[in-house]
Parts: sequence; structure tokens; C-alpha cells
Amino acid sequence: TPKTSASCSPAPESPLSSAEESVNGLAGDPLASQSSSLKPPSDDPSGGESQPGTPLPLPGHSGLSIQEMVAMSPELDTYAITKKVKEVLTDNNLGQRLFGETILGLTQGSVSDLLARPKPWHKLSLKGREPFVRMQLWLQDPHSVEKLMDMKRLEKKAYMKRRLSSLSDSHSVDGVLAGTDYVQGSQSPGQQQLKKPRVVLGPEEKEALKKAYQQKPYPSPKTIEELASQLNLKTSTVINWFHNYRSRIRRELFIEEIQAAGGVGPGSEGGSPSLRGSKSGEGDSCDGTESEGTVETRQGLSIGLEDHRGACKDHDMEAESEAGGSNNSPAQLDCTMPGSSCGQGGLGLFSLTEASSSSSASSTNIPASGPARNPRDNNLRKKKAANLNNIIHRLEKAASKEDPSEWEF
DNA sequence: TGAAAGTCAATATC
DNA sequence: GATATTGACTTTCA
Repeated sequence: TPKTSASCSPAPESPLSSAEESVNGLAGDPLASQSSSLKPPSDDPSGGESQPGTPLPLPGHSGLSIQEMVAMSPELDTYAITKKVKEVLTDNNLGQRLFGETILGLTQGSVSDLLARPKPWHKLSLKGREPFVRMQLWLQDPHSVEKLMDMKRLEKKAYMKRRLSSLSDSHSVDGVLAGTDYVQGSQSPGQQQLKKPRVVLGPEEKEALKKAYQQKPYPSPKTIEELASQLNLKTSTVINWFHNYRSRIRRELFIEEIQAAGGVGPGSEGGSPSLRGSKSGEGDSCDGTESEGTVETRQGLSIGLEDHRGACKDHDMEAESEAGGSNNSPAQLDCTMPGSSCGQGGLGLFSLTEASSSSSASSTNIPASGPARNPRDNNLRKKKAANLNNIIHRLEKAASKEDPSEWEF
């Protein structure tokens, strides 16, 4: 499938075309059309399951494509948004899959990743900002939860219907196969395309690759060849591994920066692998990534990380998880969240966030809402606030200097 | 053109 | 069953 152009101009052949179509096509009442877009299960050839890439229309802003909205969007607080989304989904027992496929046009894995490790707004490309704009709009939609609930009900209904019909057709091979996912090696006779088996790297291989990365994050083709032959892997696998690892390390560092800046952010709920306890002893927690601190260290932005790295365990951040309360209504976002519509009559994405325009494009744009106003844990919050202020000050100083080498950390 | 960004989808884990 | 992880791939960007 073709991918969305990141161009600011509307891309007619966008893969998320349904979104644009729907937005563009919503001449009248967007919300009404949105509800009407909740297709009955019978309309869905997949049996009622929505598909990634076909998010619901965006509420409001009719006539604007999602790309235009993204391009026009002020800086959003991706952490606050994902936090709120997670909260709303959890509170309402809504799954990532449904949310991703319905609202964002993304698969479950992508949603999980996005929610757990959002990148700061200024680090995102236009395309990367799109899901956050969608999330923000979704949060601002007073009926967002109901609509998703409706979808959930419809899916369940469709599922039951399929179950019933497959049960009644239980003697029919087709009926049984209809609900079967073909996995490699078990394709139906007609499906000849054998899927490539997924490569799963063993702990030793990963360890070796990590060591190699520590020595050389950008290995030469020769080194890659050597690694591949030593580990008995394809060179493409090694190349991919380095690409992925660099990319994920980078993202971890964004998160660590945010965490260092006062413990706000997704990692506060254990999101960052590099800060999570090691699950499998495979060592993504304290090993590989800590060395990344020595690998280019993202221009030395490891300020304030010593504590986290040193402790190398979950942080005492549970207080944060309740920051902002557990208001079930997404329409009532934290008023301090950049992009929230509090007191603005629900004017939506573009009526908000003058704050963001005044804020520098920096990951330090920590929402004031981060630290909760809950009277509990005051000491903790005070400490965090002090730490935060200190770090923000230093980051702002740093941001004013082009050359990272001049940064004073 | 190579690296980064973004995403999918298989698989692992909870 | 839901969520997290990760190898592979495509698209974007400098």
C-alpha cells in the first residue's frame, strides 16, 4: 500500500484516504457523518472488524485534510496526549487495536509503540504528527468514547454472528477455514505465497550486536559482513538490526530526556524499556542502552539521567499516573494540556495552544499538568518541580546554542 | 543515496 | 485476549 505523502498539500492518493475523503466530504455535519460512518457489521467484508488505514472521519474542521490540519497544528504535547488517551482507553475498557484501527488507521503494535513511547512533537515529521493530531481531535470529541464503544459492540456482534454461522457450517471446510488465519506452512492450497519466517535473534546474537553497536553505531559494510558471517545471519538482518536499534535507542533517549526533566512522560508508567526492569534477562534495561549514553549521547543530553541509570529500576512515578485525575470524559481534558480546549467552547485543535506558539520547539515543553495537583506526595512533587525547573532552565540555555558542543551539561 | 522515520505484522509476554 | 516487542519493509528527508 502506498504511504501518505508528508507534503503539506493534500495528497489525493493518500493511504489514509478514507480519512481525507471523509473529512473532505463532510460538507455538512461532520459529527453526524461520523456516527453514520459506524458501519453495521454486515457492511464489513472482514466480518465486522475494522481495518488499519481506515480511521473514522475527523470531527469538525470539515474541508480540511488531515495533512492540512497537521500542517496547521500548533505544537502538541505528545506525552500528555498519549497519557490521556491511555487513560481514557483503560477507563473505558477499550482496546488499542480497536482504537488504532478505528481512530488512527494504525495496527495494534504501532499504537502500543506510539502510546508507550511518543516522540516529542518537534522531533516528529508531518506524517509522524498525524496520529497525535488524530488523538487530540478524538480526545476533544465529546462523543469519542461512545462511538468507540459502539464500534466495539458492533464488532462483538459481528464476531458472535460469525461464530454462530461457522458453528452451523461446522461441517463445511470453507466455513471453518473462513475464520482461520493462515500461518506460514499452513496455507490453504490456493494460497501458495509462503511467508518468510520471521527471524528471531537469540540472546547471544543480540548481545553480540549490541556490543558491536557500542563500538560502532554505524558499522561499515565490511563490519556488517563480518558480523553477519560470525553470527550466521543475513547481512540484511544485521543492517536492519542496526537501523532499528539506532532508531529505538534514539527514541529511548527522547523519553529519558523527558523523564529526566521531572519524571513526566510515558516512562513514568514504566514505558521505556531502557528504564524498565529487564524482563527476560535479555538486558535491554541496564546494559545496551546505558552504553548508548556513551554513544554520541545525543549531544550530551543525558543530563539528569545519572540517577535513573544508576538506579536502573522502575521509578517512583506512580503518583504521576493519577495526575490529571481519572476523568472518564475525554472532552474534559486537562486544561493545562497544550491543545486542550478548556474554556474555549470546544473550538478544537486550532483554537488552542497559543501557549505552544510561545513555547520553544523543545522537548522540554512539559505540561504544567504533568505533576499532579493532588495534595498527596507533595514532597515528591516539590522535588520533581525543582528538578524540572533546573533542567528546563539548562535545556533552554542549551537550545539557544546551535552547536551541541557548546551545550553546557 | 544513505540514514531516519514510520509502520506492519509475527511473535512474545502479561 | 490484550498488550509489548521487534525484524522487515517503505517512505521521507537531508
